[in-house]
Amino acid sequence: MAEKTLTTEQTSRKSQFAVPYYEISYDKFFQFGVSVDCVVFGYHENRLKILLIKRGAAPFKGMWALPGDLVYPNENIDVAAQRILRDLTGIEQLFMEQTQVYGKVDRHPAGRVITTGYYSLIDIAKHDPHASAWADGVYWVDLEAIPELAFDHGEILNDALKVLQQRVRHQPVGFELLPEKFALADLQALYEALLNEKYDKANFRKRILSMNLLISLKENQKDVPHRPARLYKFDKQRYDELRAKGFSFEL
Amino acid sequence: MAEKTLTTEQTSRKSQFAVPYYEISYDKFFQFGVSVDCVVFGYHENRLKILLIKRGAAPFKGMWALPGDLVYPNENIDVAAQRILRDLTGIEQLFMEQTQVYGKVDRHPAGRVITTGYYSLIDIAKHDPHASAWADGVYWVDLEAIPELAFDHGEILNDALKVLQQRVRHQPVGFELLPEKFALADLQALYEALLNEKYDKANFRKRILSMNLLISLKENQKDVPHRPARLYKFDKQRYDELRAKGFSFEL
DNA sequence: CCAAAAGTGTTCATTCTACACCCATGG
DNA sequence: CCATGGGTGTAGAATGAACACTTTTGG
Repeated sequence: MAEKTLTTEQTSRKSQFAVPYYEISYDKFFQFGVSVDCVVFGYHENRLKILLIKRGAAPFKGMWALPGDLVYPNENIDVAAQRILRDLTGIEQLFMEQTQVYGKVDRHPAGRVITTGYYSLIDIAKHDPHASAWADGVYWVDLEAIPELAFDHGEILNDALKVLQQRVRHQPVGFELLPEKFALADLQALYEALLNEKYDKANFRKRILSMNLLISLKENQKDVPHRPARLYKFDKQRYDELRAKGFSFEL
Repeated sequence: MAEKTLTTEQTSRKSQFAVPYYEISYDKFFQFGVSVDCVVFGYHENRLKILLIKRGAAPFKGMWALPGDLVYPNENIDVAAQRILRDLTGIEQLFMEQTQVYGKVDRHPAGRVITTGYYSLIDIAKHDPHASAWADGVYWVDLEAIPELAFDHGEILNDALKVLQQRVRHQPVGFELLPEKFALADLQALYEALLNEKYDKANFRKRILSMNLLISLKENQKDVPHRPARLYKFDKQRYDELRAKGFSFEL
């Protein structure tokens, strides 16, 4: 097995940037396609939703899938991830985080493509997704009603959901899903939807408020048929300060 | 920008598995090299150590680096990760987990190579690493004394350390670093080394033992110049049972 | 004045923290 | 019998769960 002597950092003589370090041909190593697939979570009326596309091209034409695209050889992969979501949602700076890499040989029926899963959280009310060149259509699909997905996208989605549930317990990511100004009951409902649990109202507010991560606005809900709730916003600055001191958000 | 119409799942006509779905050439997308880099943590005499190699080939010849290798076009990436560590340590089934993908365009001086970071935990006493075709040498390096590393390996290492610290709080991964039989004081020292903290002996044992994840062996330490400690082992079976019921390990 | 949800206070149980103390072994 | 670390008990503080209660709005 002569190839065993290759190390990560040796290279192809043919790649775009190639430098011929050795006389052996490394071309065969440089045949991978790289893609990004995005799991975009949105939240609306107490339901967690996912952004799915209807595929407009083979393979799996007509099937539901996650929005994703091949990465250009001269494009950073996190830039590619941002590009995909910008095309779909029009948002420029989006919270996006990797979940993991999917690198099985046979995951793509038409070639060796490894993909990186990203997840993202957005406030549905703020952004109206529009099908671009991408696909026949883009839709918010309720988490409870996810259809069968193309490729290994079902697995990617499940993994992203697990990561989200994990993260939301230990980091204040949940605020990304809410409008900037929200009531404590909204926040509670969001957590209950994300984690499939029920919390006591009084205890929930005490926990959250005791962290001092919310700024109480001098503004209330409007047009509700009951006592209007006080609105809050997330104090990102304070969170960054606290975290620098070793504070860790829990539940 | 005609390329905008490509989707993730369209493909190269030239790749090994190619099927010509379109008349456009996608070859340029299939030029990536894919590699795996491993951050192997070991623990010995209260010190956390990392397995590093001394590079035997350009680029960065003679420099310290993480063990890593290119993935074969017909090889799953997690298999590649296992292969690399098997070559270095001789261990077959190793606990390995992804940290993240590094996909910057210029991260590799000689071509477009995206790499996946993996981290792994092993009991140093159990395995003696040997330099294979890999490198001029393989060494355990104290975490406090990590030299400058080739490529972006410094970043990969730092990220892996953060992931480890995160994981060790919420999942019982720490046991992988200890011998099968260990004393509670060993476990405490491990956690203190991993997290840079100090715990009260009495409270630490109460917390750990109350989880019922340790099996108390009928065996004590030998040849210590003080009262010998009771030895324990991790009850993986019980942990799996508990986790299935929604139990979550904390600290 | 009623419904509905916002918002608060109190009690009791549980868990956490600090610290003092006893125990077993080798030298 | 002493030094060394193993191992345990307890009191008080802090936190968390349950639940009843008051408040404010629209209709």
